[in-house]
Amino acid sequence: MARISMEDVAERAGVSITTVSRVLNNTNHPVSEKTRKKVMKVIQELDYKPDISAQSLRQSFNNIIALITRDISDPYFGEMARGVTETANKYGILTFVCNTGRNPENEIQYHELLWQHRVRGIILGGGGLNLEAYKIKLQEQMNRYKDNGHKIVSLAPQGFDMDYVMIDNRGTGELITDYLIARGHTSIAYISGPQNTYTAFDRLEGYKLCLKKHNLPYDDLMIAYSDNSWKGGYEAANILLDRSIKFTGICCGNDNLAVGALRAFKERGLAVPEDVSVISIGDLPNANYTAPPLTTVRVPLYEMGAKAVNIIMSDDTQEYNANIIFKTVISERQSVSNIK
Amino acid sequence: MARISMEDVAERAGVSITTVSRVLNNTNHPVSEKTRKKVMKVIQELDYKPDISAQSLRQSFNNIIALITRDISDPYFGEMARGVTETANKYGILTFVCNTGRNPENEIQYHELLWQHRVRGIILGGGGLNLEAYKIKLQEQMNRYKDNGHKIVSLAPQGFDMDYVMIDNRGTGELITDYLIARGHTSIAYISGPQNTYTAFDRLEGYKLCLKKHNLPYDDLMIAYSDNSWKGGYEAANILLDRSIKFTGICCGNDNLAVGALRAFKERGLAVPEDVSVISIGDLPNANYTAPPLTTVRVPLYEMGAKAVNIIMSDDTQEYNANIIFKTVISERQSVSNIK
DNA sequence: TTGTAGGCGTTATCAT
DNA sequence: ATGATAACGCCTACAA
Repeated sequence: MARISMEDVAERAGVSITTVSRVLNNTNHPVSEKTRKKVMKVIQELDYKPDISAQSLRQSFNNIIALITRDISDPYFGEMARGVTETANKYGILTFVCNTGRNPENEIQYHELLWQHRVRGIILGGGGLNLEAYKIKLQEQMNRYKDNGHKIVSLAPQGFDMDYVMIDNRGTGELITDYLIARGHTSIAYISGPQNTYTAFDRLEGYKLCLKKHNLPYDDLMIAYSDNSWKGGYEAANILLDRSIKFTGICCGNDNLAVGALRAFKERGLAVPEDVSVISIGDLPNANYTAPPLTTVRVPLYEMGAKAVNIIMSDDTQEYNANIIFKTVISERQSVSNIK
Repeated sequence: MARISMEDVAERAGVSITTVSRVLNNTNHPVSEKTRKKVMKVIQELDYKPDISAQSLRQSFNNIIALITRDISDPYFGEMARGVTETANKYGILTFVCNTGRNPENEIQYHELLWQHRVRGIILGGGGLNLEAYKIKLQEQMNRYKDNGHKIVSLAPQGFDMDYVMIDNRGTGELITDYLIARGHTSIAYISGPQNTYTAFDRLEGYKLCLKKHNLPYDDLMIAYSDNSWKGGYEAANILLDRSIKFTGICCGNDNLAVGALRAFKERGLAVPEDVSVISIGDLPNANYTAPPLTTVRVPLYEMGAKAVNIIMSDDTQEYNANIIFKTVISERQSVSNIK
């Protein structure tokens, strides 16, 4: 059962390949109903499917999009990937998932490869890194894509101007801080992701802003930095607990950090939310299954991924150029208490 | 900055495109050191990269592999995807992640698309479904691929003969049951994934076998079925607790189910492991961050994914035909107690 | 050691 | 309404 081409179809239907192409692509060019039916029938019989390599060689774009993730085993990117791949599938297009393992060099390399593949569009899953050399190189790549009509959409701030579908990270940092303050907390610690990522930076900025707004003192000792992992959250929480500070509430830059912190608190004999309230950002599916269930901000990762695909597939330049911010809302569960 | 082709390179270097191709692909065909250097230099200057669509049209395979997952937001598939994509990247090839959302029709559709893309190999991430129509269709696709020299590797049992990299699911089901029995448990419940998936079926078989081996009675009421989600585990645990049965230990077909069960037990005021011991299969990264940390079997998903890619990329037919079983080992943590 | 030419499977332009 | 033909960019006999 070898591969069959248009030629096979044409031959069997007794028409030219041109005609086959025409019925297949539903072009304006007129084709008699009779031949159309005949060709369709043969296509069915032979189970013919056009070869995509040939198509994209001829046209100059592909029916492929790419999603760049930092760690696809992290449910954060997983949820995003689900939104992207499932939406792409609706358009009949396939998705390259490019996992960088948080290595900027890998990311640049991926862009070279994607360029070679002439992918139709690229979705940047992770937030930008504030490293000058990396940013310059990345921007170069972005421009090359754009100049050739490929579309790029980011799902997190990159530190330079481009099209995006995001949440308001700073605003969300404010939101969670405000939530604790509104419940009587005045000593609030913070576990942040890496400060060279814009996402983590912006969220922490929101926290700082919120304290200032409420005339609460800001203290560097109340902040611990880590990567975005469970382990990182666990370690950061321990660092905070080892410092000579007191806090009744803690904001975590994302759910993973909160999960790690939860374990640290438990080990130290601190009850959540009785002794310390925990709030974070993410609302990943398992936030419902921590002990206690986590109060956290829902980030519509699936919808963001889906939207990015829609933008890439849309011919509407206006929509493309629109920068989109998704609203965030707190999912109230049981990790925050009211103190009086 | 338009796309540049071999022709551009050839022209600028003052040679034919054949020569360019030869230096690029390092063929046996002799090329003088001088021209080689000259061509290389121009390639650098122009930053030329071969067009992959053209390459794969000419050759009859691609530098693309595909991974079929059921739910990419589930860390189980996430970890697998990480192994696959990162290993693929080492070979300089890209990975389509095809998420079926557990819909068999989607899976079949994906195979059509992958066929059109002439992907070099396909990795079946999820276990087979025991549905006759689906199995027949799938096998048809598999044969088409094979007949055309594409490679297919499965990471879970499919219910028919094919190349695979797996764990021994039945053996692992036995392993966890044995573990509880060895610690004095004689009333052991079981939460299983869907019975029409071979993976879940085999694991449960292992449990049954193990009971028989130890002359322990088997009781249908001790089994609850669900999907493989947190929610499913939560619900299944509640169902078991509502029945008129007693158990001191419970085996969960996978980590997600265990996480859900943990929450159900907590809500019902049952302490783990004091009142009920929990063991499962998976050892996903967050098994360390449940309360209490989960005793569970490590399934080397990353390594399995990596191995599958190596097999696909290998020219060694022998290795290809070898069916590979990875060993599983229990990660002992704190969710199982010894009862006397 | 280098180059010429044909073809991979499409689509699009131009005739008929 | 239909068809011949030239690309798209690359690889590879076959010639020179």
